[in-house]
Formats: sequence, structure tokens, C-alpha cells
Amino acid sequence: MPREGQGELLSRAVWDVLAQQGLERLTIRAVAAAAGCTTGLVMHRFPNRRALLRHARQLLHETTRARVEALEAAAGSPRAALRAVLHQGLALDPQTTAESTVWLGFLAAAVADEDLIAMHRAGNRAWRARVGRLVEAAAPRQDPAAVTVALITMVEGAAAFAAADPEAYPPAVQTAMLDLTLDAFGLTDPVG
Amino acid sequence: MPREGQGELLSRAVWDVLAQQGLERLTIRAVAAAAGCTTGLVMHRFPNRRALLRHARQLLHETTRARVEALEAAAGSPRAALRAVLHQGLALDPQTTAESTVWLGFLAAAVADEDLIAMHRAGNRAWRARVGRLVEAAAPRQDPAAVTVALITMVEGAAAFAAADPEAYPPAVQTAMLDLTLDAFGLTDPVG
DNA sequence: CTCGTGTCGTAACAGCTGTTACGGTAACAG
DNA sequence: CTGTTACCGTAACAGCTGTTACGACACGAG
Repeated sequence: MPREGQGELLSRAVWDVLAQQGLERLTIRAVAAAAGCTTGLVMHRFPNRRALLRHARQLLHETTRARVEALEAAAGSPRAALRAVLHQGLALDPQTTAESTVWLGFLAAAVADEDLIAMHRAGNRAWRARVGRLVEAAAPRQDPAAVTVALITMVEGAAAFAAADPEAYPPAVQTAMLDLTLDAFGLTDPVG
Repeated sequence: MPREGQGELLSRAVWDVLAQQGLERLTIRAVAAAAGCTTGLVMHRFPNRRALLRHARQLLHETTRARVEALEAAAGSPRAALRAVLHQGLALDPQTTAESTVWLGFLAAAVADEDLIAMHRAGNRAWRARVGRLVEAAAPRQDPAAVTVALITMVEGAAAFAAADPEAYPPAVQTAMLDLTLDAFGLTDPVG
């Protein structure tokens, strides 16, 4: 029996319930059912429901951060890195669409949870700082700080819109919007 | 006893609970307490909880739409109208900040509610079409459709970020971001 | 083998949930 | 005044919630 990966298993079950059934049905019994176990294992692994949500939230943050760092390391130029990092924040496939829904659920749950809102703020400020560094390295035409805020709010809003209405915001629309904005900010290399 | 305004009174109570206590504590008893009545009045006015949420959701949509239409009618030019309409979508004061939180709560609740997600899509598409008309009238440098998507996703994302972390996204940051983006899209009049 | 320990399923608990049924009461018609 | 009707507070119901207590089982130590 895996003792190590069960925290992660339960956190992924939290994601599944959150993405498919929403925040209101995010109960311990639903999580246990999604994980294929009983509530006994859940309560044995976590002291209470809030701790389970915190772990799932932090694991989501670390997962996306690892993916972003890999993309950033694999990019050939600062501008390519910026585009790749922003690109993965959109809702372009079932994976990232579900992630956006889960992220939104956690944010809505954070309204009444002091720990969740603190985790959101820490993660969001780190994300903003990371994109800010990439923007500065990419040398935009305008103020890098304002450009950074414009880009991250746009990406997150687009992911939320696309998750809630995939037909109205298909991948082509999202990528066209992102590339157009990057170009308007002078963050794309001239074609040639 | 007001028979007419009680639906609106209860819907505003729904907003209050949603903004201050979050989606998880949005119970009929909490709504009744916020409205200063008992559950009997709530269940007499609405057949069930979902109908109450639907009414509150639709009232929020109509409220913002009326405000947007007034701003649009009062603007002197298409570009001024566009900026005013986008400006009111940001979270710049307690009023609009709470609205953003409530909007986000409804969107999170819509994951498991077929009616709410349908209402969101209808409202969002109407909003997108409205901004699209303003963008076209304002004659941007780039593709109006893509510019429209960029602007509405950015505004909604900024409102969500600001509602969740007001210190990191003060009004000056949001407005600077919006004006910078409008300028980058060629949607601001030259200063003179 | 026995024993202890960690793991986890089962069952129960109190509390809260949406919803329903019922009773009182105010307003209004005659 | 009486009777009717709509309104709404009170109380209850079954069901679900998070959490706890307890027992079964596996497994390694001695």
C-alpha cells in the first residue's frame, strides 16, 4: 500500500470533485468516493477537511509551477519563454480547462477561508513576479509592471471564460488574443 | 408590507452572504438572517433554493447592464464610452469589489447548476457583443474581435485578482493597466 | 508463535441542510 | 361585525455534513 502517494491521490480526488461536481458537492464522502476509498482513510491522512483542501491547493500550485519552470527552461529566448509561460495558463485542452475550473473553485472557497486566501495571494504574487521578470527580459515597449498585470489578468480571465463557455472561447480565439496582445506590447520578434 | 420589492430584498441578501461568507455558507437560513426575516418568507417567495439563486443571479446581471447602458449613453465619444464601460468592470471600490466576489461565487456555483451556467453564458456573450460594438466604433489598430476578447478577459481577471488581493491590485494599478492596454490597441485619442 | 503498532473500514454521533406542514394574523369584502 | 384569503413565522421532518470512536486486519519485532 502506498503510504507516500496517498496525500497526492486524495488531493487529485479533490480536484476531480471540484472540477466535475463543483464546490458545493465537495464533501469528504465525495472525495473518498472519487479516490476509491472510504472516509476513514481521508480522516486518517488529514486532521480535518480544511487541511485536505489546503494540501490540494498547494499541490495544484506546485504542479503548475513545475510545468512553468520546465517551459521557461526549455525556451530559446526571453520572448519565447514569456509566450510559452502565458500560453500554458490558458484553457486550451481538457487538462488546463479542468485546472482553471478547479482554480476558480479554490478562489471562491477562499472567501471564507483565511488559509486559502493567504495561499492564493502568495501564489499569485509569485506568479506575477515570475511573469514580471520575463516581461522585463523581453523588453516591451511600455511600462513592464503594467504590461505584466495586463498579461496575467488577461490570461486568467480568458481561462475562466473558456472553462465556463468552451464553445465561445475555443483555443484559436484564446491564442489569437494572446499573440495579438503580445504584439501590441512589442513583445514579439519581427517575422523573417 | 412591500410585496414587490421583497424578491429584490432577498436577492440582495444573497449577494451579501455570497460576498461576506462565501459560497459554502450560502444557506437559506443565512440569507433569511441577512434579509432580517425567517426562512418562511424565503420559501414563500421562491419555490426552492435554486430559484432564489437564479433570481439573484439575474438581478445582478440586470443591475450591471443598466449601469453600463447609462455610462454608454453619457459618454461623449465611442472611445470614451469604451473606456467608461470597461472601467466599471474593474474592482475599484467596495461596491465593485463585492460585485466581483459575488460574480465569481456564482460562476463557481454554476459548475454544478445547469441554469446558472446557461445564464452566465448568455450574459457573457451579450457583454462580449456589447464591448465588441464599442471596440468597432472606436476603430482599433488591430482585429476588433480579438481586441474585444483581450479587453473583456483582462477586465474580468483584474477584477477577480483585485477582489482577492486588494493590496496587490489597488485602483491605480488596475486603471494604469487598462489605459496602457487601450493605448497599445490604438484606442485612445492623442493628447492635445 | 505472541505482541504491539500502524493502517483503514464501519458505524455512529451531533449539527446543519433544504423543504414541508401547520397555525396565527392582518387586511379586506360583505 | 363575520368570513375569507394571502402572508409569513414556527416547528418539524428526513437527509446529508464533518468528525469521532471503535474494531478488524496486516505486519514486523522479539
